[in-house]
Amino acid sequence: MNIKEIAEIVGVSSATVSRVINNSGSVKEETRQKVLAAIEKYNYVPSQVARSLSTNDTSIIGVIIPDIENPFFSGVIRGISEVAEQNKYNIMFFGTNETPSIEHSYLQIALAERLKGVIITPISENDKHTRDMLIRLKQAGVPVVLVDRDISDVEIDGVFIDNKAGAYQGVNALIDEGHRKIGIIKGPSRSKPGRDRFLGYLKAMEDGELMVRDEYIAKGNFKIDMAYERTKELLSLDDPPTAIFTSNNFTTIGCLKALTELDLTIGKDISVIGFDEIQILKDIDYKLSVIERDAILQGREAMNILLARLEETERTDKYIKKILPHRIILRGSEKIRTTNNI
Amino acid sequence: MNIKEIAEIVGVSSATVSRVINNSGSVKEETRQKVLAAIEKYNYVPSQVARSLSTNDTSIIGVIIPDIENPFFSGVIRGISEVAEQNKYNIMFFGTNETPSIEHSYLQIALAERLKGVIITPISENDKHTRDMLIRLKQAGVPVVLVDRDISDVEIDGVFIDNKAGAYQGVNALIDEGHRKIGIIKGPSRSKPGRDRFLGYLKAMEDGELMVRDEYIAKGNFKIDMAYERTKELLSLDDPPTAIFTSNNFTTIGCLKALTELDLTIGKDISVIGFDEIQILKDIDYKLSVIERDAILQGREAMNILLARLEETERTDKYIKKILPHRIILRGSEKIRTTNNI
DNA sequence: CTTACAATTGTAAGCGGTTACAAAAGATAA
DNA sequence: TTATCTTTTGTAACCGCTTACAATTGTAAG
Repeated sequence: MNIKEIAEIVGVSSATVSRVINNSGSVKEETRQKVLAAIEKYNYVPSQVARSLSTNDTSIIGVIIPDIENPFFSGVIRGISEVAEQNKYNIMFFGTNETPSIEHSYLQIALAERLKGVIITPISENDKHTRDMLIRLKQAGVPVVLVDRDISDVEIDGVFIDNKAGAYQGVNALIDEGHRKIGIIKGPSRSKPGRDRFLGYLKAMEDGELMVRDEYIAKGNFKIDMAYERTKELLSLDDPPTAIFTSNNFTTIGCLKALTELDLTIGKDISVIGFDEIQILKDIDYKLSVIERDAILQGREAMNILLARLEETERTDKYIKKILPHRIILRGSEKIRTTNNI
Repeated sequence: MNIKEIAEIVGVSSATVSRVINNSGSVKEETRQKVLAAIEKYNYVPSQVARSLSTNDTSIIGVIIPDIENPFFSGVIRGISEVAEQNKYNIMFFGTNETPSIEHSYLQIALAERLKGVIITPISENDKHTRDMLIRLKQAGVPVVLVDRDISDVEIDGVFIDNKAGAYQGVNALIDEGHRKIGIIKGPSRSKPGRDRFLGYLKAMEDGELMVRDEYIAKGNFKIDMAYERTKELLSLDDPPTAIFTSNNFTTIGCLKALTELDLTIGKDISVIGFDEIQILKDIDYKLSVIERDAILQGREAMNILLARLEETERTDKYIKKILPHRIILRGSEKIRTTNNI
């Protein structure tokens, strides 16, 4: 069933049917009713794809995210989708699984699908291909908003937090507790948050006049398994750290898993502060200190920026890097009670 | 930049350009190269929307899910998106947030967007509007696959688990530990899993020759807050239950939150078995007994069924209700050590 | 050098809508 | 009644691609 068939049935032209569908132009009330009746009767649903082609406009925005299983990102998507729903936009979802080639092909698809806008957490800060594609999108008039991970050398809107400051506060809290041997499970250094959080660690160490020891710096990839292994390695050092800073929620979980296995209690045998709140642990009063931020808000804000871009008539050159708040929540895991280790 | 412009630049017809893009028909190698060069040079990306209109075919499948923040559903989406990616399908994501009217409008959009298929976890088992829309989709040749929640009176493929059996096992494990006063935080009864899990509870109680007490049956909605409140209510009864069965992951969390607040330890002061594994608790060796199932697998299987439907030439009438395995994992929280209560 | 057939390319009609413009029909005022 | 303005409706081009069919060119055999 298409518009022409409906038109024929009612005995009008397709232009008239189009008018009643879109509430545009003027249509006699009687005609309108007849058309609506036919649409209803035949369950006619206008093709959005034909419409898109004709108007050269879609209502679909692309959301490109590394890992939907990470609660932070599902929160972001939740925020995006709330605002999108309220504004009649639909979401095309892409999960890159931290794989650059997949990210690239999704960006290509965004171009091909003529998406209205793109919200992306890019895998890497310096991926040339990704950067080029994002520029092409912008040039094609498709606004792009970064979430959580910034990209260098390019003028793109985004919403982030101050990762360096957050990590600094976390590590600093450990130092305040008297720790001098502080390890870190890093995130991937190709990502801005991974690097910035590490920089925050370094800065805090420096300000605390503590030596940064290479063997205390564990390379991670924001994944549970890797953090688990690295933690075990850190603790099997001859002179292991007394405190560990973990770079994101999954890293924290992997770390806690290892500690649990080694029968070490946080806040007692060893100290831990992690980036990202872990909701369930809070609910069961598991005393983990964290750097917390609002994922849903971050998603909402990203979508709001996108909406603003879509509404602006003339392209403003000023681009927005919005920094959302974070806060440190100390629950005791930054402390330590063993006397022989510190 | 469109196909005609490329054609002009190269000095061929748009048909020829189309042929090289699609690797269809035959094109002289020399021509092909010239066309490819122009495409490359001008960064031409064929419009997927024009293509869709022309071929009357898209590669977009709709995924309609209640709550992306629930790890079970993000797992499902992960599974779907993996298989989709491998098969060159894209995902249009819709989060209903358990709101029927939103679900309805999303189904309408699925129709309008001419989606290739739909995977949905419907909010309710008996929503007439939703059922009608799903039937319309099927009639329009759009395969539909249900995930996790079945719908009554309609022949639609789906992948589920045996909720009743799962709940039965859980409650039964509690009974085996000697519990006679077992409460349940129900899920929403409009949903099949909510009802089935409750039925499993009833059956286990019946088989255990235990009295089902109304005040032990707490209505829930699969949300944390509600479960939290209900748990507190259960425990403030004059004769509170000694064990609680919780109907899904969020329900379990809400329950644990209340227990924590009341300073009750599971496996000691009170017993709990919950539906759904909670990964992080497992990692930190928090002894929670659960009914576990594989969310990613469920997503993969749903997408596989959809793919099969899309590939079948003639419409088979046999529809598939796939039941995936679940298993009970006892970690001690089904036990109780207080002597005065049981 | 034809002829016959295969390979290559072009023409033009869709796909299902929207919309500028023109035409027709009504309404109002003189 | 006529002229004028408004409202309603229709015509047809267009959005950017695909594809059936026709036309052209190339090639090998006769």
